[in-house]
Amino acid sequence: MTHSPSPPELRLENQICFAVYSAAHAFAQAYRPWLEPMGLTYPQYLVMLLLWERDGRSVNELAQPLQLDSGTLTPLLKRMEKAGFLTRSRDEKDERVTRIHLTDFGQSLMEQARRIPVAMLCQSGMDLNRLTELREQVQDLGKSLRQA
Amino acid sequence: MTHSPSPPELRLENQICFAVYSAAHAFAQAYRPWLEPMGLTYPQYLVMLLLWERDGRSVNELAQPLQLDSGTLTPLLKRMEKAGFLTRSRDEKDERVTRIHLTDFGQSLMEQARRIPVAMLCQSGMDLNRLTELREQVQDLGKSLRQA
DNA sequence: TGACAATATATTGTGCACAACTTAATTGTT
DNA sequence: AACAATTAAGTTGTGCACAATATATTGTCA
Repeated sequence: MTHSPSPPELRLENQICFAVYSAAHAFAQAYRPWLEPMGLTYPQYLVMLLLWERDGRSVNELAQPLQLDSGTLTPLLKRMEKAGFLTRSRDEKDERVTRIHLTDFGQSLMEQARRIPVAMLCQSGMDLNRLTELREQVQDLGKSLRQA
Repeated sequence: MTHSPSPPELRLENQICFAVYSAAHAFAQAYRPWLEPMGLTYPQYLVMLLLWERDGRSVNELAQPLQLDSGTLTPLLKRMEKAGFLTRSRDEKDERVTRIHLTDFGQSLMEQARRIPVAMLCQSGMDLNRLTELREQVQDLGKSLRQA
């Protein structure tokens, strides 16, 4: 007897999960040339985006929008502190929380980062409207998966 | 002087890269309840999909469709070998290549896996047509990013 | 007030992901 | 045949990602 051939719904190229997984890695690679000169990794860049928008967040106020836990963030933030992007200090009102503040250096990187979005838009090979629509659909998809 | 506020194109919620990154993690989490009973992680499941479709692949014939390198695959395949899903053996014609073959156990898991795609379709909250179209757009996006 | 639950972060251990490098086998050229 | 170039895997080191657990602070309520 021979093996049953794998059905189409089990083929790698038909998996939306893999398309998303693979695109996520492609993004991280595509960002690399812009982030490496700044000394940032891709997840660290995501943290910087949040801090540029609002500084002095707690670990939780980073964890929630990023959908990450302290097990991931704590060592990441320690590396970023060591690299001089930010400082970690105890909140005076509530000694449980750690507050994250950008250093002047970390703050100053925003100017360089401003050029990245346009560059990535070009590399995406899509126009802004299509990309925005795609983003919304992917956000919806993520939301559905998370709450199920 | 005060800090310049971060421009909209640098906000986390407007990044398509983050939407994709976040959805990828959400997928891995959503697959967990189905994969854990089989003893598979999500990346291991991707390898199984390829082997169910065609057994006896070389490491490279896994690496290419997955867009992974041997630095990732070799230890992953060793773990899968240890767990009894597959075997790793030298190709007799070309002693450089390692051939990966499913064990009977590994082959047999396909029956359980057959139920996964429908379950995930439900969790996605989208119909098949919309999901297929979305997959194609995400695949295109990944392709653009990789070649630029 | 004094136990106890809740909250916030940190720690530990495992498994990806990838750059950079190494090792070994094959191919191509002369 | 000799040997450089190529190819295929494997190794090493760093940085995520997350489950499970630990620690410490704050809130609650009997």
